Amino acid sequence: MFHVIKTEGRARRGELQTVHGTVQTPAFQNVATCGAIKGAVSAHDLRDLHTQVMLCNTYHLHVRPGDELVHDLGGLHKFTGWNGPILTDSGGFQVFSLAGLRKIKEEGVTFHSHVDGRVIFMGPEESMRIQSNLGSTIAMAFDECVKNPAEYPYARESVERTTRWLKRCKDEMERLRQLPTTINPQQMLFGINQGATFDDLRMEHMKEISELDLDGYAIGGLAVGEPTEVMYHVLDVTLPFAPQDKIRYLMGVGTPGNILEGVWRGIDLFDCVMPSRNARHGHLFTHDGVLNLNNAKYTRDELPIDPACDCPVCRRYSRAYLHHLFKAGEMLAMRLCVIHNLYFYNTLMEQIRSALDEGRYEQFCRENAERLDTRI
RNA sequence: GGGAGAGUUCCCGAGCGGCCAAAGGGGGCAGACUGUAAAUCUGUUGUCAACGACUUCAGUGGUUCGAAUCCACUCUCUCCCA
Repeated sequence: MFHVIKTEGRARRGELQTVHGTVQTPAFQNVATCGAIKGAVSAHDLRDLHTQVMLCNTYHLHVRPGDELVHDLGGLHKFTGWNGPILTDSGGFQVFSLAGLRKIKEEGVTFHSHVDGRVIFMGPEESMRIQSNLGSTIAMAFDECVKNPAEYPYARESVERTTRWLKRCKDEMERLRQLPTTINPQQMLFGINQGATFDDLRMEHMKEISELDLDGYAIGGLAVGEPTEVMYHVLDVTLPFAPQDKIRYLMGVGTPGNILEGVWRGIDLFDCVMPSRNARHGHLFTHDGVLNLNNAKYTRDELPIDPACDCPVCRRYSRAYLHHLFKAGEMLAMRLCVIHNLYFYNTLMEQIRSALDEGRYEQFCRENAERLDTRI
């Protein structure tokens, strides 16, 4: 299902074959938590934005409209109109981000819905059943994402629980794939490495889950407040213990610079809300760095967002116009900026793949990693 | 012509003797955002040689230790009756 085409140092150029199409890696998934990219960008828009994978969230879709409804309507692909690969996140991150509204036990987690406050229980089996109902291409294991810096004893306890949960996820997924009513009998399952910023926990955990022969391996619990150098260090110590022949996914990351550095350390897959969320707030990514279109200095700027970009927005609209749309509160401002940022991320991945294909990734990374994250 | 009411910092709008450079909105300026409780959140918004000083609450003059707040007159606006 996954194979590495070429390597440069630890960086990998690869391909992931799925029932919904082949993903060229390194790849960036576009986040559509509730089944839609926030900012009024539709599934058919994504085809023009070089999107490869859409990411949706188990917890959010379970709360609304309900995974059984989605199942009855034919699954997430039919429901959203996106027929490419879809990865569903397990809801594990919500255990972390909805802290205060939750209670964690061995069986699973009790949440309060952020929508209507009702009590929701989710454990490994529930998460797998929901993701099976959604019929995504790739399901993520139900994990516990621990906040940094965590107390060591708690981090260890949490990692051990995450491993036990992973085994339960695997068993349940195997059972669900056999059911006659299942939408995607070839649904893949990725495990998630945890361990906060403790080298020994990270390494031990990765070794342990590597033996489970999963379809892919994710690194979770990073970019949650720790310094960037710490995140890179965790990748450096953890990835050597991940299977070489399986795809590796760095969850929730990140800035363009983070992605370049992640690829350099051996990551194949990313996702992040940053391009879409920041776009809605007027922050745009360009080949020269990051700019804030709300700034007064763009009032009369006739250049496109990024003169080096050929996205549908940069081909047609000026910074001055988009600045005006933001000031006027027009929703078109968000839509156009989300389109640009996603296109920027997706085509950045294409540039990364080309650099790997041509054996010049190290240079590409060195020239761009810092500059792309700099404010202009 | 007679009667009633109102004029506050960029705008709207609180304040009605000291804790007022003046609540709260809006607007402006800037910042944050990393498996999305996020079209959100935060800071700032009279001037200056700036832990202090100075000029502001229509204008002028007064009362008071002290006035955006009280009094007198002037100007402007709104409403009602002729």
